[in-house]
Amino acid sequence: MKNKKNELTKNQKIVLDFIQKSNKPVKAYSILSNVSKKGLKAPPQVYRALEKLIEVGEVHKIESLNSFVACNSKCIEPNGTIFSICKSCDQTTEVSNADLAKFLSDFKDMNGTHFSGFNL
Amino acid sequence: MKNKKNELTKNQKIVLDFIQKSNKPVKAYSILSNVSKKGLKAPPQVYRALEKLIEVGEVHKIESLNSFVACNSKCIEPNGTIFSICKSCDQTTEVSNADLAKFLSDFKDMNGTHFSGFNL
DNA sequence: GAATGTAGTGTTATAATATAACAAATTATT
DNA sequence: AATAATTTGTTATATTATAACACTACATTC
Repeated sequence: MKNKKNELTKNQKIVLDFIQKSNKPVKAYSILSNVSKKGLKAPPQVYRALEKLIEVGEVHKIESLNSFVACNSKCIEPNGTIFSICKSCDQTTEVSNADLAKFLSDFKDMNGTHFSGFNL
Repeated sequence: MKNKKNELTKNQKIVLDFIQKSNKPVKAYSILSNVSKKGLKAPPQVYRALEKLIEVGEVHKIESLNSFVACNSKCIEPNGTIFSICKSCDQTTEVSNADLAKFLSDFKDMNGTHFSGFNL
């Protein structure tokens, strides 16, 4: 059966808690070494938690940094989120913006075809 | 001294040629195995060529796929390029668009700060 | 409350992606 | 030719991510 309460599990809470406290994108193996004292000792435990946290929208993966950051916009505009990433320190700012969502959903490619199902 | 003719080197040409013929994003180790008959036998040779090709704008890295694709827009709008990526087959469409460039350069974050120096 | 099913967890091993470090060869400049 | 700089070749290793399987905990059904 499904998790009736729709709650995060123990490992998911541990990983999310660490990411949220970090206030910037963190790498999977950095998460691992920082939560090892809480019992997560191998990569799959971290990656499984991350997969779920991304799925439920609590975490974003910053692909260009191979890093993970807590969602701070509640993904109010789930198709209108971009990240501004400092080239020196990798600090990021999440920008969730209705204008961007509208721009992208209105966007057509050279053939006049609308995009759909953005993963931003 | 700098390369007077501003030409690509042998390895860079080999790698670019393969990427262009592929017509879709290709992974570094796939490039490696496909150009090994031309003499490139180790990852650094491919990654060095890729680094240069990206620098001169001939190739883009698709971070979410860990893959590389030839630029097909001549980067006429270097700050207004996005990729539409098929979730089934990973075929991509490069979209270089002045409207997008303008939208992004006009974009302000929650503090009213303009972005700058996009890496898209 | 024992049997069954499922989600979650733990663990080992390994796959896939990328770079450091250094040596040798090539090419350009003096 | 001697020098300097770039490019290439090579080995080893670092970093990021997943496969596979065993075990645990807990809920549901009988």
